[in-house]
Amino acid sequence: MARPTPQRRVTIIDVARHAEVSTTAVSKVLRNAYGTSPAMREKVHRAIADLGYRPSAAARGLRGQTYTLGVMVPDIANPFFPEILNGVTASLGNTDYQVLLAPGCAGEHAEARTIESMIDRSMDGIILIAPVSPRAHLEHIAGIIPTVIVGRHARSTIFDTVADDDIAGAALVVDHLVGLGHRRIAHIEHLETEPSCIEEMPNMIRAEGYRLAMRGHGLDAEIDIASKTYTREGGYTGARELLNRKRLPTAIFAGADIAAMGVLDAVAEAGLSVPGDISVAGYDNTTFAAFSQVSLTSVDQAGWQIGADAARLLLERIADRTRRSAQVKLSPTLVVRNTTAPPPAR
Amino acid sequence: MARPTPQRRVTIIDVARHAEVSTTAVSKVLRNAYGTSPAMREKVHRAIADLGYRPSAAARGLRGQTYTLGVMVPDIANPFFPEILNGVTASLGNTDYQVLLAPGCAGEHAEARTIESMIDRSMDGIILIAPVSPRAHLEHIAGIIPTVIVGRHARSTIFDTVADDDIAGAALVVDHLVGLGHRRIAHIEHLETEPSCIEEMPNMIRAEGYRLAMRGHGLDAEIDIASKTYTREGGYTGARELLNRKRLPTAIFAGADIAAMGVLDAVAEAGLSVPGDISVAGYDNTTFAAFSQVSLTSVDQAGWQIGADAARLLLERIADRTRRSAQVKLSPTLVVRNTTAPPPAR
DNA sequence: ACTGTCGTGGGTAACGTTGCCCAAATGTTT
DNA sequence: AAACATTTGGGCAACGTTACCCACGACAGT
Repeated sequence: MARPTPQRRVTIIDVARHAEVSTTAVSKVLRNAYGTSPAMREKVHRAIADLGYRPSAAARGLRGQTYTLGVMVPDIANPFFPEILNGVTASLGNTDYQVLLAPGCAGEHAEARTIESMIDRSMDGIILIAPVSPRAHLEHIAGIIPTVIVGRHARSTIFDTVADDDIAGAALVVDHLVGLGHRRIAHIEHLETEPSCIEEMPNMIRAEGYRLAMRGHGLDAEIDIASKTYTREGGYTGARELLNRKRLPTAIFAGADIAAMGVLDAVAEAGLSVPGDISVAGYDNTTFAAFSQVSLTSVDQAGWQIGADAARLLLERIADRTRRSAQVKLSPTLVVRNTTAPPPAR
Repeated sequence: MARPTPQRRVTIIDVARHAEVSTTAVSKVLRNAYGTSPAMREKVHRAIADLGYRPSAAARGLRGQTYTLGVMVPDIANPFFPEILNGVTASLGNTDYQVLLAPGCAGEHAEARTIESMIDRSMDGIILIAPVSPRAHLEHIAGIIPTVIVGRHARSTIFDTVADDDIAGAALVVDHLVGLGHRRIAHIEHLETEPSCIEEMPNMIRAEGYRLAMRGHGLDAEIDIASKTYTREGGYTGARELLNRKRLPTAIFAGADIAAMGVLDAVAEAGLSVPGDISVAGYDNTTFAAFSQVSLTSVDQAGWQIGADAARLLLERIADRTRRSAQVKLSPTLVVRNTTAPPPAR
């Protein structure tokens, strides 16, 4: 019977006693701090191994670092985010940092709560993926804790950003469809409710990129946008709306794969074939898109690279909180699959 | 220019001074501890609001609780886990607990590291989803920190478990297919490499359930299993293997939706139609399965309920670490869609 | 009046670690 | 040989919170 043993944790003091050095010495070795001889490091490391010592993050947090990085994801169900996360962990490699994910941030209020809780937990830095808080609030947070913002097209002196060039991404899709002969190309956007940061959000930029690209091809008159959300439901209702137009679009460009899935549902329900009657394109190149049953043409955002860059910038900022801020902008690529083809001959 | 303000954090001492009470009193109010009058609670709450005070989890962790729960997910890319997580957060409702996810646990070694890091961070309790560590190790961990294990069919005196009845789930699929007239029903399993916990892992139990159900229908001779992994790749290679048999199966039951997707890829590549030539069923009823392009027959595990139960049990165990352990077993249901149909007439 | 109980509030010593400073030993320059 | 710089190690006081214990007054039952 496993009786609840008292199980006192091994502390830095135990290690110091066992290695016959001071606790300060052990602490220095742990942090690779200045002032340790190879001989001492060796002794301390042996003692740590002997006793199976592990530092308490709580105690560390009270004085120094916790070696914990937080990543806020807006929606874990979106298959795009795991890729970013893989990039983050890869970039951290064999540093001492541990990544923790904070989930469930629907809306500005929940987001603020989540961020606060990460600060309360003395995290060394945070990566915020597509936050919806106003810019001023983000700057306030970045003043408290090293912060990297992913996805927002913002520029700040105190936080770094990593984002994809959504204007270029939208243009890739439009160019591809126009190249196939399409003219009536509709778009489904995610309508952001918070007005304070509209022009910074990637979804709004994608819609703007769509408009610009359409105009670039002299197709101003064909611009047609359904304002919904980046969800399956949003794609579904958006597509139904577009399919009720007097003149049907020959192609629908959804701002996210997850919405494109809803579009495909609605198109199938309307008895139309893809890509015979109508072409569909998505954005994010999630694992969905690659399945042979779906085979969705989509824009690849290099999520892995985004995550890797974000983590790198965060580590740099933790090391030097006064360094100049950086803005990384990545170029998307188009992955053409089987949901796009020339429009039906009239 | 946002100059880096010193920004000293508001502490419990500031609150005590502002409310003209002792720090002990504030602490008691914060924890809803015994020995506080309504009048004092009122004063303290006002002071907290005035100053915008937030307790430091690090300092708390040194003495008491951190109000942080950890959830270890084996694979964030698997769309089944977000559902569990939603159940967890729902069950936590408006308690003070915050959930943090620890990602990236490929293999026993990485899993052990992840769990250790959660212990180091003084979390109040952890939920481990489908861990691969040996039973003895899990018991050791549960002796250190309140633990709920999800998915393992294990029984312990010190940790609680929540699992689906995978025997019944597999039987649902086999019964359904047999009812349609199938006899040659093949299965794709996830072969666990760690031998120490084989009979506890859900994947192995699903395979066993498949065998039992087949025997129950007198189809011992038709049992055919491809040992791969629960990944798209595993489903793909497994299906190719099964499609090379002298006598083709008329149905393939994959132990997970993600593997079933690979099966569909392989079947399409072989020029066979679903469900005309061959039926396919999955497990988990992920969002994949529901898409109209896929429309996969699958077993629903009630992920939300699993998460909700796990969180409830964890809170109970945190409140009373000596209470008797509980084992929750949930019943799966079958969701029939368009990938299963009667076998082709001979 | 004397004891015991209850409700209310506070004082104090941890918890485990690191930042800051200082001391001794050793090396290097004048 | 003296003065100075560098390396190596340690002492000590925080950091912000809670667990434990004690004090005080009010009130009830002998």
